[in-house]
Amino acid sequence: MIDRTLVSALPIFAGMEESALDKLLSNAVQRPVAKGAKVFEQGQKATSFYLLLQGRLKVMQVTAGGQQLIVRVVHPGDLFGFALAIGRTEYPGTPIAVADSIVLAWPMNMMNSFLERNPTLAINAMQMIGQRLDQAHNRIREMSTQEVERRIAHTVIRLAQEAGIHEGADIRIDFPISRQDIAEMTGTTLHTVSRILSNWETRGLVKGGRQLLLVSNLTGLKRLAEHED
Amino acid sequence: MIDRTLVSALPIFAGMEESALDKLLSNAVQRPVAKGAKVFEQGQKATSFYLLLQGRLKVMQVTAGGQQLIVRVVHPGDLFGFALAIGRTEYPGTPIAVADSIVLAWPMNMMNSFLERNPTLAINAMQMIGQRLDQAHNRIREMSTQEVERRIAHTVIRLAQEAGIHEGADIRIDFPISRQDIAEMTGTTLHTVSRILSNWETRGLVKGGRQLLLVSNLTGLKRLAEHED
DNA sequence: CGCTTGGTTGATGTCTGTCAATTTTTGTGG
DNA sequence: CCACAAAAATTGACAGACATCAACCAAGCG
Repeated sequence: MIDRTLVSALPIFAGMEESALDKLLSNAVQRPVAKGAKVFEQGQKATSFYLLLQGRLKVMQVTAGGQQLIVRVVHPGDLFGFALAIGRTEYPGTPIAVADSIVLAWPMNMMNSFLERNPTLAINAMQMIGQRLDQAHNRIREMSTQEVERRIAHTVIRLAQEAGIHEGADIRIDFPISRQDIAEMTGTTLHTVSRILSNWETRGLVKGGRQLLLVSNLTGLKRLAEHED
Repeated sequence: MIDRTLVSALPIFAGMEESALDKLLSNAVQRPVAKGAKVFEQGQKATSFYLLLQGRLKVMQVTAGGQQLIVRVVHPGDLFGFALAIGRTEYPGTPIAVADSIVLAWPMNMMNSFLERNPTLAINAMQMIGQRLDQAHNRIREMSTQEVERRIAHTVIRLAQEAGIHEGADIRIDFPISRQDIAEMTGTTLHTVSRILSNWETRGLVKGGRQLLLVSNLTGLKRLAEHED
């Protein structure tokens, strides 16, 4: 049995009664996922849905043409793999642990019955998905109106806010992330990402390294991202 | 009072009891929207949410830099303007009627109470938003991996499926749509759209015109959209 | 200490956005 | 009902941002 206090503060469970939350947790299974391992694979029948307790995941998709892209990064406290909630029976992507992680899993068929019995949970879930929709629209807007450099700037800022820890004067992205990863998040190539990050480094905006990214000048980066030059 | 039979078949109300649906409808206000008129404007406080009964809307967004894009096309039976469901207090976009339309409006504050009392409705709403999320992800994938011609092909195919009516051997997009509109849906310029559609016309795939689009060869278009050349 | 993975950087080509000019269609007011 | 203006579409010329191709370097790791 998972301790309620571990999860009761999460937005998705906000406003739920303790007994209901306990009931929910009693049906969850805890599972460690080693760095580099997949939680499930794109195209598999969706049998469970998940909550990330600890660690970090990236959700990948491969297109029919074999190209890869990163749909999103899953942070602790995020739900993922709730295919049925969006009317699908198969998982649309593959979550891969980029750091040693722990996930909570529920059988998918529990979802509907639980949502029906807990309207608060249903509303929370709807809002969470809604926020994701909003983020997706932002990304679409960025991709259709902004050139690569600003898209990368936005992505790096987002990462700094969602997964940044202060390290001296810098903000460090708290998981291993490659140029290729950033390219797959912004819809460009690792070459272009590398060039732009190198340029930023000479300008003192960021510090780079192997699977490493530090933001040195967040406001400068924001100016670059927002400003209509 | 709006007649229940007009809306009871809509997916969003699937599984709802008649009495609950009647109660819901008794709080709705019907409102005609003339072609070219806006239902509400981006940035306004979200006071109502809507259902499109008849006609067609395009939802526009303007970026900080003044660029426009079309977030989506609203077809009869679709909900729109449910900002609160996604945790916002202002409308994120502006719906404009591209044909004379009729909408149903509810006060936004009714939403939560109604969802709490109708778990089925909450689940339906969640799934609907989820499907939209899925569509948004598809669009992101297209934008990051495909060149303009294939993106336009996908968009035209989608329009033909969602708003196409057969007209002889052709499929006609059933509302006035300009090259500019298509450009704003695909993240390109009207010039590029014009060039590509002209080319398609010489190849017998589509027929064009002023605010007009007919698909002559859907399978050919699909081959163009799917095929890895 | 070689191999593998990730990163950098240069050269080149091309897609597609920008600028510009022209035509076609539609709507409106005299 | 015609003339004129406004809106939509077409097409060409040109440039620039990025992808692609290619070679080389650095850093973990067995």
